[in-house]
Amino acid sequence: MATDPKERPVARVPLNRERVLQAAVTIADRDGIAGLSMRRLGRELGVEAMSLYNHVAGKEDLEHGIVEVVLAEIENPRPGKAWKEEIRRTAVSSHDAFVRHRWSCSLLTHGSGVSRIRMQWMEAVLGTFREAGFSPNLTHHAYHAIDSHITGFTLWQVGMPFRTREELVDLAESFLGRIPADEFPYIVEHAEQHIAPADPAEKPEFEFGLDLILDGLERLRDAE
Amino acid sequence: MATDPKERPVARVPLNRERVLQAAVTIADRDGIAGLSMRRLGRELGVEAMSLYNHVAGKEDLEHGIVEVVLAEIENPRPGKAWKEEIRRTAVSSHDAFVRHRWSCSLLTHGSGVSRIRMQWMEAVLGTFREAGFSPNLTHHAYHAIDSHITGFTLWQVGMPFRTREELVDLAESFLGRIPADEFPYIVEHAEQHIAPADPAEKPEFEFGLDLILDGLERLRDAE
DNA sequence: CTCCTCACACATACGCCGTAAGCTTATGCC
DNA sequence: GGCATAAGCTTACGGCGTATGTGTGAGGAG
Repeated sequence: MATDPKERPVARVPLNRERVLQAAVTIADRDGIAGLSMRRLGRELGVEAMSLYNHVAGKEDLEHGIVEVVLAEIENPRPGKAWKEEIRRTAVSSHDAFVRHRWSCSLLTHGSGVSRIRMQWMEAVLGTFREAGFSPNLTHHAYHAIDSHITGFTLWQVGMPFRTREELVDLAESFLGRIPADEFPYIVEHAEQHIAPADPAEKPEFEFGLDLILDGLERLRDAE
Repeated sequence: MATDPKERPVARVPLNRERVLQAAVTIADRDGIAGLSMRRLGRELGVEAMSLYNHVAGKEDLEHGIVEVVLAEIENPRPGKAWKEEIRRTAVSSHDAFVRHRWSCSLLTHGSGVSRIRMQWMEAVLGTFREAGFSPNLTHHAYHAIDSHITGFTLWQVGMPFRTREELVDLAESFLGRIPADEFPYIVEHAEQHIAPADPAEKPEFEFGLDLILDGLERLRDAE
């Protein structure tokens, strides 16, 4: 009845917060955020659900934690460089990270409290504007405009039920077959725009709105 | 043992989908979307949870339903009028409706499938651009830029843990007292911008980004 | 080498949740 | 009055987050 050595195949690797968060990110990426439960996460780690509470304070803390894992993948704007390009870079990088982890953006908007890593990003973005000659007031508005575009566009994108361009075309075509074209002619046209083969010269949709905002901000700064 | 008349105080008002949805909206407005469960909704209506399934197909259908209640509050752009003003009107109206029902915007981004009422809004917005001389391609981008701003800004706003200007000031001041000002000088400045008494001449934050986008779109159209 | 300690994993239990399946009752039509 | 049917109720299942209490194994002290 004594513990058979074979029952302890190897020295047990102790859990820690990082391993817990990494496993949670893996589950959320694979099964969606709704598939992430304390019990499933425990199973994934070969552990009972309650054992996780030694490393995270609860489900909410777990969610904060996995958002921070994603935030750590984002490139911050670098000081001393051209502001427009740096803001563009960090916006695209944010968008990419949120799309890689499709659950993360909505979790970020839900969770209350701003984590340290998010504050570092904010500080870098605000500083980029200020040091490019934007007034405090215009910087304030610029930050919200950029942040809203990243969040809003990304949430639209990850809310769509397709991932590849092929799936998009399939879905859009079946959609076009089902809606009354005489009642919604402009929606039909809009769907066709989505289907149209991407012109390699044209930038991705996300960057269209982004540059619209950046150009507008530049003009406002120059007018100040 | 026969039913005492007093036990049937009045002729029972039968449930219907509209009453169910209205009660659900009331609960979500009062207690947040997390407080809305089939059991609580039944209790609110003096009915067992399972009875609700005679009027909604399930929780998901309930959520679609209450989102549609909110969407019905949004003013669509009117055809034949100045495009900029109409897009502005419907954007502000959307923002207002989503803020009145703070849960609605995130539910809209989550829910798969586009309801008829949403398609009518899309059609009206797309038509406004097209009939103002925007090309199909520019209309496509314009739609996403506007939609992203509405969604992104509103989600930021309803995610903040305050509703009144007073609560904002309290929170921002306690926040300012806690963060290291030497490490995050620009965040401090940003928070001060939020606290600064609103200049009555200045438009609300939401409309700043909105006009930035509208002006940019106008320039792009004129350049086409 | 032995023993103590304590971090950390485990087991059990509670009150929620959505909803499947089956039963009961009230209402409207003949 | 009799009956079909719509719409309510009851019970039950599996899953959830987590409070609480127990067991155990590795590492330091003697």
